[in-house]
Amino acid sequence: MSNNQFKKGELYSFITGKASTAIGRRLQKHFKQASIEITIEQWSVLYHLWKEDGLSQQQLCDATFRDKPSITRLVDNLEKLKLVKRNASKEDRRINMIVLTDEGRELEEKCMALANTTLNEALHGVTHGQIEIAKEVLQMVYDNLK
Amino acid sequence: MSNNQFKKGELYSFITGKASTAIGRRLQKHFKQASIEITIEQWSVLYHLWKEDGLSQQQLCDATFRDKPSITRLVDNLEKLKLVKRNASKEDRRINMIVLTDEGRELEEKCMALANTTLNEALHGVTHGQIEIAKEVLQMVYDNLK
DNA sequence: GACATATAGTTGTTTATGCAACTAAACAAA
DNA sequence: TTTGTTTAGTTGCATAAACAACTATATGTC
Repeated sequence: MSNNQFKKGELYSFITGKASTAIGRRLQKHFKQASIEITIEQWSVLYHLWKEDGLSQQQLCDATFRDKPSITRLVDNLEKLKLVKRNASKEDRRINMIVLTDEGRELEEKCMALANTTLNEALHGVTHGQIEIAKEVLQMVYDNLK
Repeated sequence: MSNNQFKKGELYSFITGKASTAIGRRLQKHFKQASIEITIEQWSVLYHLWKEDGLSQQQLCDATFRDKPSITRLVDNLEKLKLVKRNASKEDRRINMIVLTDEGRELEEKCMALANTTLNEALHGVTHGQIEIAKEVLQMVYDNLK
């Protein structure tokens, strides 16, 4: 029962996610133009800390769909950039609470504005209804595979 | 004029492409289960060679949305695996024609079947109409940013 | 309390990405 | 033919991903 509606080239771009790759690159470009020297991967971690500061590395794994070594190294690099700090938890000494520095907090406004700009560029000419359906489909895809 | 229809968390997953990440990981898993020892990135190059053998590295860059160094190294690794070969072009000595080996050609059927299986898993419960709109939106996003 | 197991995080290895700087061949203009 | 420019591909570097193997702490069970 292999009767999905994808022709060959479409199958390719759906699997490889060329649209989201393009969005990521555009966002990265905007960061660079604004002299914000972080990667989109680092942004994706900061994003969750801006929503809720003081997450553990494990919580960041779950939030960003990465494994533990990936988060270890992203946090390493964010620490080098002095944007976050590892605070050992007092209740459970296994846990590092990742907290934003002042410098990390200061990036939020600019970065989120650039993310919104990027999305508006990406969705130029796409109707509200189309966006709603696309979001729904991508969520279903994610749920089907998780 | 920042009035797109994305709430915070949705913005995140649209930009980071968690759906396509999940599809890629699932396909990789299927390859592994079938003892096909290639990465999805390598698959993405083979995919275009299966459609048309003997592409130049530059053509592979355009087809896979990668820069030249990325293709140089993917071809390096595919050559190590003996799935492709670099043939210097006789008309233009700058160009490497990348051609499939017998072994590389043999992978096509299995890999494409696994790609289709993966997509069917991903799209379980999604209607034809929804898929069409999602494809359209992703194509528009890509066109807007390229 | 002691032992097994689960959880949180780190380190090592291979593969891949993007950017900058580079070499070599082709082409175009004088 | 010489000089400058474009095109194709490679190399070096920093960042990141996935997997396996590891350490340290916490927890559950006898």
